[in-house]
Amino acid sequence: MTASSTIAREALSVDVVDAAHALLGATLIADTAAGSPAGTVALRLVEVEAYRGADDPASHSYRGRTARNAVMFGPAGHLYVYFIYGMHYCANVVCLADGVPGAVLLRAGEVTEGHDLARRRRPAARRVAELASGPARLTEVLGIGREHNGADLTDPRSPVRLLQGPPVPPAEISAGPRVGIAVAQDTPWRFWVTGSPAVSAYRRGGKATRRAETGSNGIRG
DNA sequence: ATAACGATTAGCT
DNA sequence: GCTAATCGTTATA
Repeated sequence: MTASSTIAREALSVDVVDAAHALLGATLIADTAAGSPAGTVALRLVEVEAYRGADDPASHSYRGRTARNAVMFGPAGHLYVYFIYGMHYCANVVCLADGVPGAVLLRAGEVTEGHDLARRRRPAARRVAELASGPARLTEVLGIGREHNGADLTDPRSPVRLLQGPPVPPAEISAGPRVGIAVAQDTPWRFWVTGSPAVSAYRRGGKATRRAETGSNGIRG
Protein backbone atom coordinates (compact mmCIF):
# COMPACT_ATOMS: atom_id res chain seq x y z
CA MET A 1 0.00 0.00 0.00
CA THR A 2 1.53 3.23 -1.16
CA ALA A 3 0.26 6.77 -0.96
CA SER A 4 -0.84 6.41 -4.57
CA SER A 5 -3.02 3.32 -4.46
CA THR A 6 -6.04 3.50 -6.72
CA ILE A 7 -9.54 3.69 -5.28
CA ALA A 8 -11.36 0.34 -5.04
CA ARG A 9 -14.23 -0.26 -7.42
CA GLU A 10 -16.43 -1.29 -4.49
CA ALA A 11 -16.12 2.21 -3.03
CA LEU A 12 -17.74 3.58 -6.19
CA SER A 13 -20.36 0.86 -6.67
CA VAL A 14 -22.72 2.87 -4.49
CA ASP A 15 -25.37 5.54 -4.99
CA VAL A 16 -24.20 8.61 -6.89
CA VAL A 17 -24.70 10.97 -3.93
CA ASP A 18 -22.55 8.81 -1.65
CA ALA A 19 -19.93 8.41 -4.37
CA ALA A 20 -19.90 12.18 -4.91
CA HIS A 21 -18.98 12.73 -1.27
CA ALA A 22 -16.33 10.00 -1.43
CA LEU A 23 -14.75 11.53 -4.52
CA LEU A 24 -14.17 14.92 -2.92
CA GLY A 25 -10.55 14.98 -1.74
CA ALA A 26 -9.50 12.14 -4.03
CA THR A 27 -6.76 12.62 -6.60
CA LEU A 28 -7.29 12.28 -10.34
CA ILE A 29 -4.05 11.72 -12.24
CA ALA A 30 -3.56 11.51 -16.01
CA ASP A 31 -0.53 10.50 -18.06
CA THR A 32 -1.46 11.59 -21.53
CA ALA A 33 0.59 10.96 -24.63
CA ALA A 34 -1.38 12.30 -27.57
CA GLY A 35 -3.21 15.53 -28.16
CA SER A 36 -1.99 18.36 -26.03
CA PRO A 37 1.64 18.29 -24.83
CA ALA A 38 2.43 14.90 -23.30
CA GLY A 39 3.04 14.53 -19.58
CA THR A 40 1.47 14.02 -16.19
CA VAL A 41 -0.96 16.28 -14.37
CA ALA A 42 -2.73 15.45 -11.11
CA LEU A 43 -5.38 17.30 -9.15
CA ARG A 44 -7.40 17.07 -5.95
CA LEU A 45 -11.13 16.93 -6.65
CA VAL A 46 -13.01 19.76 -4.92
CA GLU A 47 -16.31 20.00 -6.84
CA VAL A 48 -18.57 17.28 -8.26
CA GLU A 49 -22.18 16.70 -9.30
CA ALA A 50 -24.24 13.52 -8.95
CA TYR A 51 -26.33 12.27 -11.87
CA ARG A 52 -28.46 9.23 -11.17
CA GLY A 53 -30.10 7.09 -13.83
CA ALA A 54 -33.72 6.54 -14.70
CA ASP A 55 -35.23 8.78 -11.99
CA ASP A 56 -33.06 11.86 -12.67
CA PRO A 57 -34.36 13.88 -15.65
CA ALA A 58 -31.07 15.83 -15.79
CA SER A 59 -29.03 12.68 -16.36
CA HIS A 60 -27.80 11.62 -19.78
CA SER A 61 -29.08 8.13 -18.94
CA TYR A 62 -32.63 9.29 -18.11
CA ARG A 63 -34.01 8.24 -21.49
CA GLY A 64 -32.26 4.92 -21.64
CA ARG A 65 -29.10 3.52 -23.11
CA THR A 66 -27.59 5.00 -26.27
CA ALA A 67 -24.21 4.74 -27.96
CA ARG A 68 -23.05 7.88 -26.15
CA ASN A 69 -24.05 7.00 -22.59
CA ALA A 70 -23.37 3.24 -22.72
CA VAL A 71 -20.46 3.53 -20.24
CA MET A 72 -22.87 4.91 -17.61
CA PHE A 73 -24.66 1.56 -17.63
CA GLY A 74 -21.50 -0.46 -17.05
CA PRO A 75 -19.53 -1.23 -13.89
CA ALA A 76 -18.45 1.54 -11.51
CA GLY A 77 -15.02 3.08 -11.58
CA HIS A 78 -14.88 3.74 -15.30
CA LEU A 79 -14.63 7.15 -16.96
CA TYR A 80 -17.60 8.48 -18.94
CA VAL A 81 -16.39 11.23 -21.28
CA TYR A 82 -18.76 13.21 -23.50
CA PHE A 83 -18.32 16.02 -26.03
CA ILE A 84 -20.39 19.14 -25.39
CA TYR A 85 -21.14 22.47 -27.09
CA GLY A 86 -19.14 21.38 -30.12
CA MET A 87 -15.82 22.05 -28.42
CA HIS A 88 -15.46 20.76 -24.87
CA TYR A 89 -15.15 17.45 -23.06
CA CYS A 90 -16.58 16.62 -19.64
CA ALA A 91 -15.56 13.66 -17.48
CA ASN A 92 -17.63 11.56 -15.08
CA VAL A 93 -16.93 8.64 -12.75
CA VAL A 94 -19.42 5.82 -13.28
CA CYS A 95 -21.18 4.64 -10.09
CA LEU A 96 -23.74 2.07 -8.91
CA ALA A 97 -23.93 -1.61 -9.81
CA ASP A 98 -23.21 -2.96 -13.28
CA GLY A 99 -26.37 -2.43 -15.31
CA VAL A 100 -27.65 0.46 -13.17
CA PRO A 101 -26.88 3.84 -14.79
CA GLY A 102 -25.36 6.71 -12.83
CA ALA A 103 -22.25 8.88 -12.68
CA VAL A 104 -20.56 11.78 -10.92
CA LEU A 105 -19.50 14.75 -13.06
CA LEU A 106 -16.04 16.06 -12.13
CA ARG A 107 -16.40 19.85 -12.04
CA ALA A 108 -13.23 21.24 -10.47
CA GLY A 109 -9.92 20.36 -8.86
CA GLU A 110 -6.80 21.86 -7.36
CA VAL A 111 -3.73 20.99 -9.45
CA THR A 112 -1.21 19.16 -7.25
CA GLU A 113 1.27 17.92 -9.85
CA GLY A 114 2.38 19.15 -13.27
CA HIS A 115 1.66 22.87 -12.86
CA ASP A 116 3.92 23.86 -15.78
CA LEU A 117 2.19 21.47 -18.17
CA ALA A 118 -1.21 22.53 -16.86
CA ARG A 119 -0.41 26.18 -17.57
CA ARG A 120 0.72 25.34 -21.09
CA ARG A 121 -2.54 23.50 -21.72
CA ARG A 122 -4.65 26.30 -20.25
CA PRO A 123 -2.97 29.60 -21.10
CA ALA A 124 -6.22 31.46 -20.44
CA ALA A 125 -6.00 30.66 -16.73
CA ARG A 126 -4.87 33.74 -14.84
CA ARG A 127 -4.45 32.08 -11.48
CA VAL A 128 -3.46 28.60 -10.36
CA ALA A 129 -6.95 28.15 -8.92
CA GLU A 130 -8.44 28.68 -12.41
CA LEU A 131 -6.48 25.84 -14.03
CA ALA A 132 -9.20 23.26 -13.39
CA SER A 133 -12.09 25.43 -12.18
CA GLY A 134 -14.85 24.02 -14.39
CA PRO A 135 -15.64 20.62 -15.96
CA ALA A 136 -14.17 21.38 -19.39
CA ARG A 137 -11.18 23.14 -17.86
CA LEU A 138 -10.55 20.05 -15.76
CA THR A 139 -10.43 17.73 -18.78
CA GLU A 140 -8.29 20.27 -20.62
CA VAL A 141 -5.51 20.39 -17.99
CA LEU A 142 -5.54 16.62 -17.69
CA GLY A 143 -5.52 16.05 -21.45
CA ILE A 144 -8.69 13.95 -21.30
CA GLY A 145 -10.63 13.42 -24.54
CA ARG A 146 -12.79 10.90 -26.40
CA GLU A 147 -10.05 8.31 -26.33
CA HIS A 148 -10.41 8.07 -22.56
CA ASN A 149 -14.11 7.24 -22.59
CA GLY A 150 -14.52 3.96 -20.72
CA ALA A 151 -11.05 4.03 -19.12
CA ASP A 152 -10.84 2.04 -15.88
CA LEU A 153 -9.90 4.55 -13.17
CA THR A 154 -9.17 1.76 -10.69
CA ASP A 155 -6.54 0.08 -12.90
CA PRO A 156 -2.97 1.13 -11.95
CA ARG A 157 -1.98 0.71 -15.63
CA SER A 158 -4.68 3.04 -16.93
CA PRO A 159 -3.55 6.44 -18.29
CA VAL A 160 -6.20 8.08 -16.08
CA ARG A 161 -6.51 6.93 -12.46
CA LEU A 162 -8.28 7.81 -9.23
CA LEU A 163 -6.10 7.79 -6.15
CA GLN A 164 -7.18 7.62 -2.55
CA GLY A 165 -6.96 10.96 -0.76
CA PRO A 166 -7.69 12.20 2.74
CA PRO A 167 -11.50 12.16 2.95
CA VAL A 168 -13.17 15.55 3.29
CA PRO A 169 -15.10 15.79 6.59
CA PRO A 170 -18.86 16.23 6.02
CA ALA A 171 -18.70 19.55 7.86
CA GLU A 172 -16.43 20.90 5.11
CA ILE A 173 -18.72 19.87 2.25
CA SER A 174 -21.29 22.29 0.80
CA ALA A 175 -24.23 21.37 -1.40
CA GLY A 176 -26.39 23.23 -3.91
CA PRO A 177 -28.21 22.89 -7.24
CA ARG A 178 -26.34 21.53 -10.23
CA VAL A 179 -24.92 23.96 -12.79
CA GLY A 180 -26.22 24.57 -16.29
CA ILE A 181 -29.17 22.19 -16.37
CA ALA A 182 -32.70 23.09 -17.51
CA VAL A 183 -34.54 20.47 -15.44
CA ALA A 184 -34.40 19.26 -11.83
CA GLN A 185 -33.07 22.65 -10.81
CA ASP A 186 -34.17 22.12 -7.22
CA THR A 187 -32.15 18.96 -6.68
CA PRO A 188 -29.07 19.94 -4.62
CA TRP A 189 -26.67 17.37 -6.02
CA ARG A 190 -23.67 19.63 -6.58
CA PHE A 191 -21.12 19.15 -3.82
CA TRP A 192 -17.92 21.09 -3.17
CA VAL A 193 -15.19 21.56 -0.60
CA THR A 194 -16.22 24.68 1.29
CA GLY A 195 -13.81 27.52 0.69
CA SER A 196 -11.69 25.93 -2.03
CA PRO A 197 -10.54 28.65 -4.47
CA ALA A 198 -10.87 26.21 -7.38
CA VAL A 199 -14.63 25.74 -7.07
CA SER A 200 -16.36 26.99 -10.24
CA ALA A 201 -18.97 29.73 -10.37
CA TYR A 202 -22.64 28.80 -10.17
CA ARG A 203 -24.76 29.49 -13.24
CA ARG A 204 -28.41 28.68 -13.60
CA GLY A 205 -29.45 26.48 -16.47
CA GLY A 206 -31.13 27.50 -19.70
CA LYS A 207 -34.93 27.53 -19.86
CA ALA A 208 -37.22 26.31 -17.08
CA THR A 209 -38.10 29.88 -16.10
CA ARG A 210 -38.48 29.15 -12.43
CA ARG A 211 -39.95 31.71 -10.08
CA ALA A 212 -37.50 33.76 -8.07
CA GLU A 213 -36.94 31.97 -4.79
CA THR A 214 -36.94 35.26 -2.86
CA GLY A 215 -33.37 35.68 -1.79
CA SER A 216 -32.47 32.01 -1.62
CA ASN A 217 -29.92 30.62 -4.02
CA GLY A 218 -30.58 27.05 -2.97
CA ILE A 219 -27.19 26.68 -1.35
CA ARG A 220 -26.79 25.08 2.03
CA GLY A 221 -23.80 23.96 4.02
C1' DA B 1 -33.23 14.06 -43.77
C1' DT B 2 -33.06 17.87 -40.89
C1' DA B 3 -33.16 21.05 -37.07
C1' DA B 4 -32.67 22.19 -32.22
C1' DC B 5 -29.88 22.18 -28.40
C1' DG B 6 -26.44 21.30 -24.92
C1' DA B 7 -23.81 18.77 -17.40
C1' DT B 8 -19.16 25.29 -21.27
C1' DT B 9 -15.80 28.78 -21.83
C1' DA B 10 -13.62 33.15 -23.05
C1' DG B 11 -14.03 37.63 -24.12
C1' DC B 12 -16.46 41.78 -24.30
C1' DT B 13 -20.04 45.74 -22.56
C1' DG C 1 -24.52 41.34 -17.43
C1' DC C 2 -24.38 39.07 -22.78
C1' DT C 3 -23.03 36.15 -26.60
C1' DA C 4 -20.16 33.75 -30.26
C1' DA C 5 -17.83 29.60 -31.06
C1' DT C 6 -18.82 24.83 -32.94
C1' DC C 7 -20.58 19.87 -33.73
C1' DG C 8 -22.34 15.31 -31.94
C1' DT C 9 -26.61 13.61 -30.22
C1' DT C 10 -31.31 13.52 -30.08
C1' DA C 11 -35.91 14.32 -31.52
C1' DT C 12 -38.80 15.33 -35.30
C1' DA C 13 -39.96 21.84 -33.81
